[in-house]
Amino acid sequence: MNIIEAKDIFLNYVKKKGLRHSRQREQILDAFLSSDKHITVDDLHNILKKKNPDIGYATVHRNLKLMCESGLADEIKVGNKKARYEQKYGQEHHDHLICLKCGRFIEVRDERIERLQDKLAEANNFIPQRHRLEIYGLCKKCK
Amino acid sequence: MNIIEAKDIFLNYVKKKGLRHSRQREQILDAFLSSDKHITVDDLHNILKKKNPDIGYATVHRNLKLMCESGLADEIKVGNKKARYEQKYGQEHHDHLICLKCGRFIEVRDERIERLQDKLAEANNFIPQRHRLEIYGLCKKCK
DNA sequence: TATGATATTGATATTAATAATCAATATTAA
DNA sequence: TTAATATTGATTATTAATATCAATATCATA
Repeated sequence: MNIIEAKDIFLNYVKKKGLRHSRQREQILDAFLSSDKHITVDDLHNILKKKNPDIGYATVHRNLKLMCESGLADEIKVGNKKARYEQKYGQEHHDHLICLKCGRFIEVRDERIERLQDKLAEANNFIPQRHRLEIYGLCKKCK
Repeated sequence: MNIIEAKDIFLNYVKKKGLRHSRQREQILDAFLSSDKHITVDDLHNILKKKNPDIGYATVHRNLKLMCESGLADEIKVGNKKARYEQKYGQEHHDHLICLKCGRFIEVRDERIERLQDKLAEANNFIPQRHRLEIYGLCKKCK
């Protein structure tokens, strides 16, 4: 994945919507794009505070939402836990194996499942837009 | 599905855990078992208040959680919306098509997807315990 | 470059869902 | 019948997400 390209996508989206550029916006974008997977607003806020102690939680939250809107990020909500965000641009859609013991997210993808899901929707006269498949269990470290 | 049988499962679970029987517990159980699919705590509370105006929200909430524990009910959380509960005992596992416009839940099941999911987990050295597949889009009425 | 319209920020308040608390009461085993 | 304790229902606390708002920053245009 090309970070420059991803940044352009977002900055163009911002401009197209008549929104503005800001120092914080760029810092949050950079930090997110070089972050690990499945990060919470808190995680990202903590990383950012090291470089810019004045940056606010609300600003990080708002900009993560905006990144989701732009197609750059994806939100994952599990139960009543804090939302987590992962990079989406240039990544293929994938599902998650979620370990009930250590909480680890493992990304997986199966073409056949993807195809069968579309067929399943179609068979029910349903137009699928997106889906979410999560398999809960024990990862190899915890089993 | 046999309601008597389902009731027994729950009442035995309650006894086995050293918990007690109560009028409210039984009323909530009965109301849940004769309720429609995908009901919220509020929905069930409102139904129950008609028969017993004194029954409290917290009691309904607690007992729905207990029914989940006993294997009788299943909780469905979508985003930050209110949790919904559906009957699980005697029902086959199924997935959901969720309409983004009208909010309808359509229950679906595909054996091939079920099998492929298990294989996918296995291939990742992961022991699956349960899964959740939700396909979001537009139902036939809304498309 | 200066200006003015307005988007952004950061602190805080609000909302909403869920779960915890607790005194009064109900249940149950002995 | 009694004693131990689980349950109830009203209320409060907790948590995460989002809205609010005054101060400030951005940026198109004069």
